[in-house]
Amino acid sequence: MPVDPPLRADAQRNRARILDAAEAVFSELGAGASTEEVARRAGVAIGTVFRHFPTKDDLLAAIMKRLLARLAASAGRLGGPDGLFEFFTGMVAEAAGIRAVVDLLARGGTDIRLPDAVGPLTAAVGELLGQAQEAGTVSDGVRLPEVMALLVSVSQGALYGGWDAELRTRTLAVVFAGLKQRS
Amino acid sequence: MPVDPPLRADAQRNRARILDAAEAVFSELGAGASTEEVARRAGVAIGTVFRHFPTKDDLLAAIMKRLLARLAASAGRLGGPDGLFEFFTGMVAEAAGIRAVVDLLARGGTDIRLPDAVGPLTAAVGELLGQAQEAGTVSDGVRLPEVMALLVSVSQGALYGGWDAELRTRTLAVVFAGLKQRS
DNA sequence: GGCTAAGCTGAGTCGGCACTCAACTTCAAC
DNA sequence: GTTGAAGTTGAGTGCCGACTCAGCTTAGCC
Repeated sequence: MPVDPPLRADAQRNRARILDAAEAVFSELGAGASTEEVARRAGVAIGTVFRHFPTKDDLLAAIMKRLLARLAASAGRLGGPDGLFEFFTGMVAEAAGIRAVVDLLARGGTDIRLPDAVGPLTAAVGELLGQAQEAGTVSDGVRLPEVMALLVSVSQGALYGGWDAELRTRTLAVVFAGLKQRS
Repeated sequence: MPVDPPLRADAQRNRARILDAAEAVFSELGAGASTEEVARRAGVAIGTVFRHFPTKDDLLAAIMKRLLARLAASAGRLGGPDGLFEFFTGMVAEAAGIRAVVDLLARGGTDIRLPDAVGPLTAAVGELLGQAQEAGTVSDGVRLPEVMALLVSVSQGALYGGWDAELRTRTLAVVFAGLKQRS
């Protein structure tokens, strides 16, 4: 298969700027933010954005991939009996800062091929789950799908519900108790 | 304060049709569906929709109120030690059928004054929570806000995540265990 | 330095949607 | 039945956002 030629230096620079701007814009304003706004924030013309990412979905898919990879990496850095709880807490607390991820993870978004991008995150969380179960802090009856489901649901709830710190703590306390005790 | 005069018979009929159509359309397509589509489904001209509901948000607010009242009523019909769990399970299972509610409950939506409309639902769930705690099926440490938060989050997760019956069951098992055992 | 393909620009096109309004229709009070 | 106010109609308006493209600029190879 043909490999596309390397980008010119200026094009590489612009591509990076666009991705950074898109991440900021979509995280703040959600996936509904306009491409125009991304271009403005990146300091390029709108045509340039579309040269690098032919459709808005392509752009969303690209930043999702980056964001998910980053989340997976931070999950990978944790471990031990409470690693899963720590990751869970962190993701929920920062839900607002990663609005785009939560947004798109939740709804099939704008029809992005997520599975591949989500894979690493799922794998990292699976690792944390395994460790927690080995340590006995999470019941053996719990499996990965429901952990991911809860992770996404609660993050999304926190984001859109604008939960304060106390509500986050209390809600997570219920979820964590459930993970420990599930019959 | 002035009371608006009673509607003419045909206007009443149209108003009801519009509400029914809006409920169907927004439940199927989400809050993003067009007013045009609502008018088509109701069998009236678009101008008629806007005569009854000056803005799209007014229309959304109206059906939200109906839907929430209906949910509150169904919660009111339940009771006993497992009433809360039953209501929870039912709402999550039907999340897809009430897409509009979940949609708008979650995000402040299109800026609708929800508090008033949500009140009755919260009260009904509070009643179920009280009964469950009296019966000992839910820990006394649990309070209403986190129950509502979980209810909304998990419903939304199920809706957008397209959870199958098994995932719903497994996820709810974790939540219910948490409600029982919360330290 | 000269050249050219790669890349950039931004005004413009297109489609979709919330909302308007002048002309027309219908209910209901008498 | 007549009448007028209430209600309906649907083509039209305005706005916004995704996407295009002809003309211009520039990186980078000789």
